[in-house]
Amino acid sequence: MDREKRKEQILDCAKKLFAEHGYYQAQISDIIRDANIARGTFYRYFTNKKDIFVTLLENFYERWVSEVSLKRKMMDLETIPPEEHFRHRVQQSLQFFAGDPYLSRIFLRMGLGLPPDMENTIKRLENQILELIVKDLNLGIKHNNIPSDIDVTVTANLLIGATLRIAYYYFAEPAKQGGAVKDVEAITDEICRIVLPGLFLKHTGAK
Amino acid sequence: MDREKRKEQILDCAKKLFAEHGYYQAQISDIIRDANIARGTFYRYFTNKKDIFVTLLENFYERWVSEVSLKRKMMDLETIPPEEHFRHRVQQSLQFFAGDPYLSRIFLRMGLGLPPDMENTIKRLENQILELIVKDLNLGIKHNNIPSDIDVTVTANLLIGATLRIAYYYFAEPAKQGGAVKDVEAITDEICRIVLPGLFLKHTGAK
Amino acid sequence: MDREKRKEQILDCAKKLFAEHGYYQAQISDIIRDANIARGTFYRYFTNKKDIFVTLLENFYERWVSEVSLKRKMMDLETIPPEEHFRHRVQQSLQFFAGDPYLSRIFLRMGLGLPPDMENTIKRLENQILELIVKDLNLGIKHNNIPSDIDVTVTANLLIGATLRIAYYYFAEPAKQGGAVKDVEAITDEICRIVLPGLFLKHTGAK
Amino acid sequence: MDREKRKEQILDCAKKLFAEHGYYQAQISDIIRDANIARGTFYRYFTNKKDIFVTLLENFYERWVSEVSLKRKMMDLETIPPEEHFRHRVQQSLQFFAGDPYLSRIFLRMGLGLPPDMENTIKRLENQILELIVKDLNLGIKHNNIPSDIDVTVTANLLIGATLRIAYYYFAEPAKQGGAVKDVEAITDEICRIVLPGLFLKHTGAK
DNA sequence: AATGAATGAGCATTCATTCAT
DNA sequence: CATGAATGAATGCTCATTCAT
Repeated sequence: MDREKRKEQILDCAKKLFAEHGYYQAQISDIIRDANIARGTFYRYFTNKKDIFVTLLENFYERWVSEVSLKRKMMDLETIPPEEHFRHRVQQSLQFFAGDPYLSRIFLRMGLGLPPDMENTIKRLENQILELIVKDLNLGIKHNNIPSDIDVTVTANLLIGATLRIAYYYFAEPAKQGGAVKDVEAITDEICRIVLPGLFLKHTGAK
Repeated sequence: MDREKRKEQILDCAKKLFAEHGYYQAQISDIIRDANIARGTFYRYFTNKKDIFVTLLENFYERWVSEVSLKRKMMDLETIPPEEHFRHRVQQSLQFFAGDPYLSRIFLRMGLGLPPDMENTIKRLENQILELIVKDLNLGIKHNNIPSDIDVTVTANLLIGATLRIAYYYFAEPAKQGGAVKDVEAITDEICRIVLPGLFLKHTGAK
Repeated sequence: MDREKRKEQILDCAKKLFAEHGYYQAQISDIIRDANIARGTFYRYFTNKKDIFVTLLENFYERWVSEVSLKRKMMDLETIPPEEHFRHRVQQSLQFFAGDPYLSRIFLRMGLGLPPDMENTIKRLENQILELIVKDLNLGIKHNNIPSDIDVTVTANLLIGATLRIAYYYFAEPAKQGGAVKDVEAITDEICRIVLPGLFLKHTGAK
Repeated sequence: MDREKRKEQILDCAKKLFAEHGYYQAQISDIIRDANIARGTFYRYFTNKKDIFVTLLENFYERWVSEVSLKRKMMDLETIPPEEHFRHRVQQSLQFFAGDPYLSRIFLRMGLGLPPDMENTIKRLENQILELIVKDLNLGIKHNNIPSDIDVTVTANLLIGATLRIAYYYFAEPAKQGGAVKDVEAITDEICRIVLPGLFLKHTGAK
């Protein structure tokens, strides 16, 4: 268990450094300095640089799956109004990114030219996010809440792009320009206000 | 003029490689191999690696200014309906990114940890895009087309995030998953369909 | 302590190479080959090429201060005849250069165009040597052993030039032309023979 | 003849640059920039970098032969008192170096590690100077003006070292510390004052 | 387990020289 | 003769990884 703790500590230092300097510019030397361990010790916990980066990404991925993806399934579409359902998801996503700004930064500003493993992990997460939203949209269509002739892929990308961008802008940038960090709640409201009218069909009183 | 041509050729090769492998992984050796020039020749045209990358970025920046930013000002808000105005801008932006997939890829997947000059160039372009949209939104509010209580910064980021993401997804990814490359026109319609209703006030018949 | 030993060994190899080929022509590749270490190992001990060269120079400088400059102060001008005093200094200087021919060679044939740090270290040593001699001459003048109307700067330069040249000729040149390496003692005698009569006032019997 | 002029001009620029930055740090690029000629033009006048440097050195060498070495032979040892003879030589040498500070600087601060040709040219000049002085000293001994038991090589090196050092100090250093540039005449007097008494035998009244 | 000295492939950059125009 | 674009061998330095202690 002590070993696990140490590993966590190294991961934390690495996360911070990767978030600040990116994969190539964050060096093993920096990590072991910040983690206060010897060079060789690092390699007792991670096989190589790629490994620690992928570990970080996988953690992020798993957390996303459990905190956003799985939770969403639990929500009962039957009882909750669809707009409220949508709202919850946006809020959950923003909350997730706000919860770990360093990892968000790493994920949201992933550069080109990373080793294939990493690219794959990222692609995997991105695709899963995309698919989840597409599934949601299709569900909305099936339930007659969303018009059946929208392009779900474009729409899903629109929603993802908007959400990630806002998450990056408000939670992952080091020096925030707009003064105080915005409230997740308030941002969620704003997003819904713009997107909901075009996305959901108006429910006429009598159903 | 011949010199200009050669420089262009080197830039083209570099662009492709940066788009594929990113800044750090695209090596001078690759560039000179692809451009079929000697090592020293490269340094006759660019002072260093950073220089060629920044040049690429600046080109992109200038083209954006002239092709999107400037053109937008010319549109007459008085005669064109505001929704149509918005539609044009989205279309222009998508068209711009579609026009140079390589550069778009470089720009849209810019990694962390780049030399400060580059970060600045990127930040500059991003901020200018943001400001332009904010200005547009404020104009819409002033003209009573957009509700005055929206958060313009959140909304602008939403629009940028959505547009860039879609541009990246459809035009800058090397292996397209969804089959044929989508039509700019069609995507524009889709975006407008989702966003317009929530963004613009309904004009009641009697004005 | 082992680390110190290794550093010393690298310095020794570098000294030899710098003495033979000068700063620019002695390459890191040569040093690591002669020192039988890997490229990276060199940079564990010295931050760069300049560093190892300056280290060599500083060593030389410090040794000169302790072996020649400080020792000289200890000599009692009251009890020792001034000519004898002068003789000691010449001998000490020659001994110093003879003691480390490689470093002497580096120091005595320092080329133009070296990085400023090095130039400064050299200038510092040269000036200190000059000042020490000027001080000595002034002391001789005060004690009425040296005529008060000599130009101390010209004289000091004359003595330095003569000494360094002879040191270089007899101790620092790789292929000795004149057969056997001369004895420090004998050379000292010769120098004194030429210079003393013109430098020191004749002490008439009754003082 | 125009060609000769152009060559001279290039040599002048190169001389200045070599004097300032040394052989390795003075680049062809600098020379052609200062000489205001094209890259290729340089190579029409000199086969390579070494060539122009050696040319400079050879010029210096030849000038020394004609201005110092040859002139000295013409002086009649029979009619001129030996001390006066010595004085002339010192003055001539100083004058020579004072006459071309740039070249003096190049010659007097020649670094280690130069291509063999150059080393040879330098050695040749140095040896010739040495030999000339040795010959002079031997002549003095033969004429009974100089004690026969001095070590001519040590003495010659002493004289050369002293003279070159003073020449460098007063004429070849860019920023002179001691205020105004000293007069050749005055320096000569000073040197003679120190060295003559020990070098020359006292001529007793009756010869 | 922990350490940190040693490693060496790899990279950006320089600069004297060539040669087609 | 003059030009200057092109060349590429050579060099200093970096940094992820290994391994003996």
